[in-house]
Amino acid sequence: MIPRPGVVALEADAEKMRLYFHEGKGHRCEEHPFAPWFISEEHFEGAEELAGDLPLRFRVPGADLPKNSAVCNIRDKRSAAMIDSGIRLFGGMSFDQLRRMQFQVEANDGTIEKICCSDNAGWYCEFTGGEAESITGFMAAIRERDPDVLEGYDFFRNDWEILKKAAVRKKIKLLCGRDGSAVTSSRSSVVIGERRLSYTKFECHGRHLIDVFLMLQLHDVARRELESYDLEYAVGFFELRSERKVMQIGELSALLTPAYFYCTTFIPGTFQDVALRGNGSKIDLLLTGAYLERRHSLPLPQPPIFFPGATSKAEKHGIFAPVWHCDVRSLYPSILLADNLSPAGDELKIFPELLRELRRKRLEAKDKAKTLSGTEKEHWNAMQSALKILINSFYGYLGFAQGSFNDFALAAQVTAKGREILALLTAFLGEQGAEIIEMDTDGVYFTPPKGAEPEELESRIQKALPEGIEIELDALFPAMYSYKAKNYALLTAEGEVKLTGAALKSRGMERYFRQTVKELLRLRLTGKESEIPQFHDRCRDELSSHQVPLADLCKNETLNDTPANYKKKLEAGSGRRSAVYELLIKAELPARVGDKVEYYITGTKAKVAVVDNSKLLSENQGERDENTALYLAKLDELFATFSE
DNA sequence: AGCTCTGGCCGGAAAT
DNA sequence: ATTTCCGGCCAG
Repeated sequence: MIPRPGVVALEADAEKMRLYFHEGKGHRCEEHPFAPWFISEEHFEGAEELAGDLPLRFRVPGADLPKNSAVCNIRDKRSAAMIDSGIRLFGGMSFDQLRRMQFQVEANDGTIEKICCSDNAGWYCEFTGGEAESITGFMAAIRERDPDVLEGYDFFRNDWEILKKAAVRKKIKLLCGRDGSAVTSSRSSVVIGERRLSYTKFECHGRHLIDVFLMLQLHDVARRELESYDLEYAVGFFELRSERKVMQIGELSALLTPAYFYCTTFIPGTFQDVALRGNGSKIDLLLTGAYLERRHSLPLPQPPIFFPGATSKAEKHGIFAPVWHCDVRSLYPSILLADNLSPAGDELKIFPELLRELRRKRLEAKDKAKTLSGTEKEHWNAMQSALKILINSFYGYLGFAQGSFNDFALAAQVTAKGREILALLTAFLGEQGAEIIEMDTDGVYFTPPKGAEPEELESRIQKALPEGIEIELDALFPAMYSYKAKNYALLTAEGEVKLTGAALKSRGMERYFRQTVKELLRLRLTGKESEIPQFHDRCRDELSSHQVPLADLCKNETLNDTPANYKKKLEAGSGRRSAVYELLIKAELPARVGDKVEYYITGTKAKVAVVDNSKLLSENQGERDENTALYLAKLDELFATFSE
């Protein structure tokens, strides 16, 4: 194993691998021998037999994958070369040492008018003067500035496509690679929460292409706080300071990509891959990489079997005060580590070893973040948050259909143990005289026993739980409203109302009703219930007199499909009619997966079929044709639901 | 080509 | 008119 710090890119082909390092303002390239391989279940000419008796036990030299034979998930030559050499990217580097260049193509009817570029050294440039001139200027800038990373906003679906077409038209090649090669493209897809987005993946030799638009959506899967994925909206949301769009892209990227940068330092994959691949497949890379480094055979993924998950339940409904919250610190990883559990195929027991190592790394990073300041603090914070996500995905990996080491029985064992621990926790609290209100997976909200002290109660709960399971009585709230499982509102000590759950704060919900629910619950949580009727009347007036902005009455939906595909599904008899798609088709508006669509309901009767009585907000010309009867009925229903 | 998991609530279309 | 089913969104 050769530890090589400072490798900013690695490329591999059928004969060799190339390592790229910074040197002065440019780079230095090293060539090393490399022979590609694949891991197969079947013996092929020249295959090496790996240790152990697991099914994938032949390491076959060659670059061409065989058909009709099970092979290991690692198929990328760069990953293979990293596993062979032990090299990982960005070793010993911090994020700000990365050379990042942003660009944006401005086009009119597909014709390039301008290409704007900037980089993280503060450089800015515009290329104009016709398509060919713009592109050649842009390519020259890439050669001169020699970035490791090219960043853009939705550039896989827009800028790169425009560049590609223009390059064909002008008969020039997009020579952006560090070896002077042209960019390549292929169909790919990325999973963003419950959506799968197909896109054309562009690749550039020796550089990493990062689409900040995708980074933003990935970020929001966990946070769920953005109302739009427009750059303009993101700039406001994150309070970015740059004026120019390209610089905003760079600023946003600096917020969203450091976690992936640090992951790349220990995962055998490129920055571009690490940024877009899911956590399950990243863990798979780590595990299979560790096995192949040791020249050990690999198991095959087992077909999925359903397994039960966590307990979640609202025991009580209504207003409670005060309310405390207690939870188990990283429940699933703790269960895995407490009993040193490993999946069935893991002969070398790498799974628990890796999990323990990543946890150790994370605690170290957290400590460093605490003692340091400025960019160093940010660096270690990004590191620890990247590790947290990965650590939490170990359990999910066990149930991952494509995971080489998946083990559904073990996944079931982990969740069963989790349910047991939560039951112990709630039973103990009950015995102490606490009233359990709401519980979910690893935590519980309860009204404290009479005269209880948080710290003292915390240590007593801790003693009632098994070894290796740490609890935290981490929050005290003046009041709580429990609606249903996974749906509640909390009043914080600072007087803020925090909503949790789709029923209370779904982004699909009309903004006006979201605000109304929050205000209504604020009144209830602060003991101002007598003001509710007044508030209700005021809302009715606002709706009746059309004072509510139309945008606030719109439903918001994110497209998980294209209108064309929706149509196809309907014609094929699968799928059902849906207002958003019908509206888009009727309006002949181009729409892509991930687009957010706003529409409101028209008509005059409170009971109408939405699919035939709605209108896109974008089609509204200022007229007020919303279905006031329906919105009033919705309002009354909302007050009825949340007032008792 | 690539995809972590299950549990839960809601609204609206389709089925009854 | 009522029930069932599904897609969308969210919790952890």
